[in-house]
Amino acid sequence: MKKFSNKTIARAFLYIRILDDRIQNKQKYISSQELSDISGLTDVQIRKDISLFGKVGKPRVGYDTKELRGFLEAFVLKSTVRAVLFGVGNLGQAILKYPGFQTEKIKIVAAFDKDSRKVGKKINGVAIYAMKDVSRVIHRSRAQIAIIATPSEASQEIAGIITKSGLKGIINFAPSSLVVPKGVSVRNIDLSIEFLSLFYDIHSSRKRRKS
Amino acid sequence: MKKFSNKTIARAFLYIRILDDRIQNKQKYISSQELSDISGLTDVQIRKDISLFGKVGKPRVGYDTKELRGFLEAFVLKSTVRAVLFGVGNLGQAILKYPGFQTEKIKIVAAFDKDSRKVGKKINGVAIYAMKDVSRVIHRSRAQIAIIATPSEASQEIAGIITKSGLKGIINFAPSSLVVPKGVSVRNIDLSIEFLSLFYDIHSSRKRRKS
DNA sequence: AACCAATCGTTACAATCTTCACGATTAAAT
DNA sequence: ATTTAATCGTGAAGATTGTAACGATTGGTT
Ligand SMILES: NC(=O)c1ccc[n+]([C@@H]2O[C@H](COP(=O)([O-])OP(=O)(O)OC[C@H]3O[C@@H](n4cnc5c(N)ncnc54)[C@H](O)[C@@H]3O)[C@@H](O)[C@H]2O)c1
Ligand SMILES: NC(=O)c1ccc[n+]([C@@H]2O[C@H](COP(=O)([O-])OP(=O)(O)OC[C@H]3O[C@@H](n4cnc5c(N)ncnc54)[C@H](O)[C@@H]3O)[C@@H](O)[C@H]2O)c1
Repeated sequence: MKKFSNKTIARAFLYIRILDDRIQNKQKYISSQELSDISGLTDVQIRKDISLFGKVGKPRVGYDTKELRGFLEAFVLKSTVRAVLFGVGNLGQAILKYPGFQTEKIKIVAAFDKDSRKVGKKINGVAIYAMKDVSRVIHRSRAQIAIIATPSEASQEIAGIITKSGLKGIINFAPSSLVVPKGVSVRNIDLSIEFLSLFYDIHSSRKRRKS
Repeated sequence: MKKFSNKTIARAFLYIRILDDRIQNKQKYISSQELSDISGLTDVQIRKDISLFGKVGKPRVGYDTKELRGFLEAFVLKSTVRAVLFGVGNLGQAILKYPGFQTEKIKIVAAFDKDSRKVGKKINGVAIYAMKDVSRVIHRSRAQIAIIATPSEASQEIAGIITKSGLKGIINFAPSSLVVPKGVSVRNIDLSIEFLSLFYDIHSSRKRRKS
């Protein structure tokens, strides 16, 4: 399989989202310039990204919205992403309640918590299981990735449970760095560091480009 | 002021967090190798990052934990980050309840919502105000950055309100790209794209490096 | 005192990512 | 049919980021 960089892939999903919106509005064509205005990226970057996948634009008119969307999806959207969640606390509940994680593209299929008062309940249709059921539930639900929303003290242990269950992708919200076997991908979403580095940004540079 | 890349700065905050932990445990010295094991970054990268700020390590022993922390903080931590939150929904409430955002380093000082049933309440000590009070409250609380946790339809309008109030930094959780005046920095935290691109990762590459 | 082993700091190198410059293409206008 | 202007696609240049190699330093050991 051909390799595209993470950054290109992330932007491709952004293009798809924009295209979905425009298709909804019955817009037939979109130019790299218009995509640039909407996304904040440069038009060249957009054309370059798209051209990595193949030639699909029409000179003088731009890209056919539906065609481009189908084109990009064929490369990046393999199937529905099925995720399980660890830690049904404040953040975990917000995630469970988010409609955007119960779509055809992304679906949270189960949640786990060590707190027995939460086990057995359902949030937004997603059942909360005890930790002893992890392996069974993951296999039965054919989950592909896991979300860690437990306290950071527990995150490494849970990462171990996740990888032992065979999952190859982890989104980690805990402010900790996980050690995982080779072949497992981890995305750390570290909000404190986002806040702090944004603040640094503001104070260090007075002349800045866009986002 | 000297310029360090965003990535270096983000890593510096990570180093500080690790150092805080080690200082708590009375550890006097730490080597780039040990920092590497903990963080998942390479030892070379760590030494390089630190050396950009200056010479502080001791050959043969490593870095003095307290000294290094003080050193890094002097460069990156200007003062407490004071943030305001827009949208006290599922995600917004999780953020308000998070103790990590009520520390000396990061403090959420006010929240806003258009829902009058939420206005007037307090969550974790943070008062929720009506939208008409934005400007006044932002100035009085001397907030420096804003968090957008409203539906994406409202995000652009709110970004306008934020920048009109003089804030120069925005953390945006809505799946939308904001248009902001020059000089304003935006960090988009787009969880759906994180999920999707992680999933792509898993399926495209079978031989991968660490996180 | 001399040596050794661990560790830092730095310069050179490599890889990745973005921007630039410009030719190719095509719809529309005349 | 020719011209024109908008737009795409892309190789080359440039910028940024990460890696490697290795000398410099120093605490401990013999
Ligand atoms: N809430 C936020 O806005 C926010 C922001 C940044 C980072 N985080 C991080 O996200 C994580 C979750 O935050 P939160 O605010 O939801 O915390 P929380 O305390 O509200 O919830 C944690 C949940 O994890 C469960 N849990 C604890 N140990 C467990 C274990 N070993 N196995 C299974 N479940 C376990 C608890 O029962 C609880 O339900 C934390 O690591 C936190 O640092 C949260
Ligand atoms: N919850 C999640 O896990 C999650 C995940 C990814 C992205 N997001 C994004 O984060 C944002 C918030 O998500 P949520 O789940 O908290 O949504 P939510 O619907 O629970 O909360 C939205 C809040 O914003 C308030 N609001 C709406 N319009 C407003 C306006 N014009 N001015 C002020 N306040 C306004 C509402 O009253 C409500 O309290 C959304 O853009 C969502 O797409 C959320």
